[in-house]
Amino acid sequence: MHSLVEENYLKALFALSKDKGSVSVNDLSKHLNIKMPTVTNMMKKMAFKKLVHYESYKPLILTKKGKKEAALIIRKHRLTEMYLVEKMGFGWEEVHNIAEQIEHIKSPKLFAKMAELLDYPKFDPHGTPIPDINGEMERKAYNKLSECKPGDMVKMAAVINTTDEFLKFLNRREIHLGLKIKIKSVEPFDHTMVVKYKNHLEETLSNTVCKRLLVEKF
Amino acid sequence: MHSLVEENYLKALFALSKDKGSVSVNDLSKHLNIKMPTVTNMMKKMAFKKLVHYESYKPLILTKKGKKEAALIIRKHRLTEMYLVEKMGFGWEEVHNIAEQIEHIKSPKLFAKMAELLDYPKFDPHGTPIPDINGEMERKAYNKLSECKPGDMVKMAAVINTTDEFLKFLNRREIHLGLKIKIKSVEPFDHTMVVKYKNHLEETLSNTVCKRLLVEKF
DNA sequence: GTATTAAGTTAGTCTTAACTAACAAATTAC
DNA sequence: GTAATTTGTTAGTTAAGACTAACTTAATAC
Repeated sequence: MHSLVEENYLKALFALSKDKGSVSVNDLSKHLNIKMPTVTNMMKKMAFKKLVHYESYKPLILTKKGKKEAALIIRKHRLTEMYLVEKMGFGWEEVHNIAEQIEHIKSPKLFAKMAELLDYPKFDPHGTPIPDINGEMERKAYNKLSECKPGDMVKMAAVINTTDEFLKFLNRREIHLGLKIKIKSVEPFDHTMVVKYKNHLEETLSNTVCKRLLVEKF
Repeated sequence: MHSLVEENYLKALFALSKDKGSVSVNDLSKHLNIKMPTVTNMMKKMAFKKLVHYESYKPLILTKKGKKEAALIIRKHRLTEMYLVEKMGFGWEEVHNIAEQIEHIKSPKLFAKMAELLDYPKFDPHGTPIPDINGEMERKAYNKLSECKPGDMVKMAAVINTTDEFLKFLNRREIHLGLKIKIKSVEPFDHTMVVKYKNHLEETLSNTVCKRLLVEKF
């Protein structure tokens, strides 16, 4: 099996390569807060283990094996978050750090049990898909709230680029998954949106915020 | 905070010093499967951190601080075991390895929540006491089954020196915590006991087994 | 009470995963 | 298209935590 450290590199590679498919040593270094030479060394080691394709001065690309292993760690992370929220009563914003640790636990049974108790969920409490036991994940076509038009009725489906700060912001405004939101108007100048939901009849959300909220139209 | 490795040394020291109050380098070395020179080195490091009293060629004794920190790790271990059994439906014999890993998770909140959901238990599923948040534990005066007399009615309260093998042995005979047992007779020669419980009307238990079963008389 | 054995220590090595300093390649700037 | 900047690599160091080999102290044997 892989060390906790390797698992973190895998996870970071997976997360960073979501868009471009590849990652630079520099990106990875910044994301993990680890200096570049260390990252280079680690990439060589992980290339030897066939987890990543590595060539000097070329972008880093996860191998199929690496991608699968990363997905399985992410599966453990998201199942844990889900379990903590649904079964233990934790708040949305408290679970990340705990899951960050529990994701490294070696016990297929533990995570199988969580999945079972949660009824084999396909999405975590942040609305992000949970990879299945084979590392495959379902992907629903979500829209960014920022791309919706006035008059649209949408349902909160996921949050991207989450930070503690951001989750607290959402909590303060009582914005949570599943929430139905109506778009009242969009300011053409800075794309600020005025929306309505529950007992918030006129809430203003900056474009920065709207770009981070994924919604389902209906 | 302490490293995972130090935590394991603390736990081992605590466990081994239960009877004598002190532990030899050799005992610790065997128990952890780590060679003696490594243990010596680690003891010096931990002495510097005021976790253990160390002097060359003298037995190892946990400091008050060391004892407390060990108890807190054991608290996390036992709460986890209890949680896995009671809330997730794991079997008695499956939980040790998982708890061995989860006990190192840094999240007071997680364990506080487990304790809350379990209604602040004082004993774990093996019947052993769970230290409280200050590292103190309740100790009930249990008797070894081997010390009971024919005619005694007892209730299974704890198991000591548990191993996988032993737990499986108990499972096979349907011996579990809370079980009421009546002692029918004791063989004076080798102290083998014949006992009765549930639908086992005449089960024979060796002295080796009886010495490992703690019971409450009633 | 010396000899033998067991337990403990010292010194030096290894691996993992981090670091800095210095250099090399690639990119961007103009 | 060369200079400056950014990115990446090489080489060498460090700390933690393991190891072996060799030596010393303590315990036990008779």
